[in-house]
Amino acid sequence: MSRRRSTPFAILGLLSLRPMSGYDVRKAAAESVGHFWSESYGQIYPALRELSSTGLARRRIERKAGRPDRHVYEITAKGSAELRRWLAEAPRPAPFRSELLLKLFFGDTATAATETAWLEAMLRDAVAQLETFRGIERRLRDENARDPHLASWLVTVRFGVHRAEANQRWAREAIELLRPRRRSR
Amino acid sequence: MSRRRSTPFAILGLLSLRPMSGYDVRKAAAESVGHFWSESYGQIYPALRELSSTGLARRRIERKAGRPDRHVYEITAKGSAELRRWLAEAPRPAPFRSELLLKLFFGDTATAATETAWLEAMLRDAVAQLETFRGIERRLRDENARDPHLASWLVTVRFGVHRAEANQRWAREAIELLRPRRRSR
DNA sequence: ATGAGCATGTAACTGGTTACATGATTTA
DNA sequence: TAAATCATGTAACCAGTTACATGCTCAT
Repeated sequence: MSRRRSTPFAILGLLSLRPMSGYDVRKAAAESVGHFWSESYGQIYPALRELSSTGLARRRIERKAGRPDRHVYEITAKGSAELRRWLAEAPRPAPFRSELLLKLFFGDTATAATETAWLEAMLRDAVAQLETFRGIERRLRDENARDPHLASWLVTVRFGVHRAEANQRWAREAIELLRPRRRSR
Repeated sequence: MSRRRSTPFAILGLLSLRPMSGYDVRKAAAESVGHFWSESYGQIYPALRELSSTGLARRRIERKAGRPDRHVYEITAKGSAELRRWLAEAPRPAPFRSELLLKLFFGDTATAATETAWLEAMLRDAVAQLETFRGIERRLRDENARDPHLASWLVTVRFGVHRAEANQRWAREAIELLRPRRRSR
């Protein structure tokens, strides 16, 4: 069986939280889970069809006058079972590829100024992100204090926190390393 | 002009260090740069052709009796200019997608044991990586003390160090968070 | 009036990996 | 003698994004 494609399962996971339309999935994949996962419509709609044609989800159509129908998908018992099976499989490691590092690697004193500007932007970004994640963490601890999902959710936010901190430290250090130093004549 | 595809430039960057064959590129992209960039043969060979057909690199064939020809590519002046131009363009941000986080997010107390095993593996991994990066850093500082590329190279290794440290901290914390705690009855 | 949000979906493209074909030489 | 390394390359596949088509409603 060993599936490779994770998209349908990612969506199934979202459906396990609550029934959703393709549009909702898109939003969820751009907000909560969006910090470490994303899906585009080109993936979502075909995947939802697939899910319902294999019986892992069922579709219900909500009609409201004067606006487009909502195709709401709900996870089935079979779907939950498949999701659990998938969750138990070891995750494939995320291939890491950074154009920024690549460019820094090939850079030299001539390009240092431009690079420093990128790093400064990145630093600002990391600072903002850190704040966001800390905010999410606080809300989670307050509002979901006794939710059985709390630990799982905290784990993922904490990842964001550590990553943002690391990026911040690194950016500062990198800016320092690239600072032009007068050379001994 | 604004190119999107970075592969040919990544290769051009490698050629700027020294002339290489496709085979060499593969190795470089699995060693030094391999920590933040990778290329497969299916990308490399066509890209090298493209590079030489557009005059950014030139090919020379090395023959040695009893073994396959080496097609060695060397960057041209035009190639260096193009590379510099590309290096000055802002890098596209790397989309981040983690199946691990996704699975952790959808997990619960029932899956915590399996997840902890993954996190422990990850922790071991991060520890090993940290050692590797620190090793590279040391060698770099020793052997390339006065190389004009030193700063650029250090910057990228330091990224690895900070990332590995963050992963380590996070993994420990996550294991702790997932530890089953007896609930008040 | 303009644009954002709601809501469906698809076709074309892109960037990439995997698996294969081929075959000699060196090392364990 | 088996396996790794050297060395070229391609065809098939895969996962994913982008851009488009369509059209109503609500807030500014």
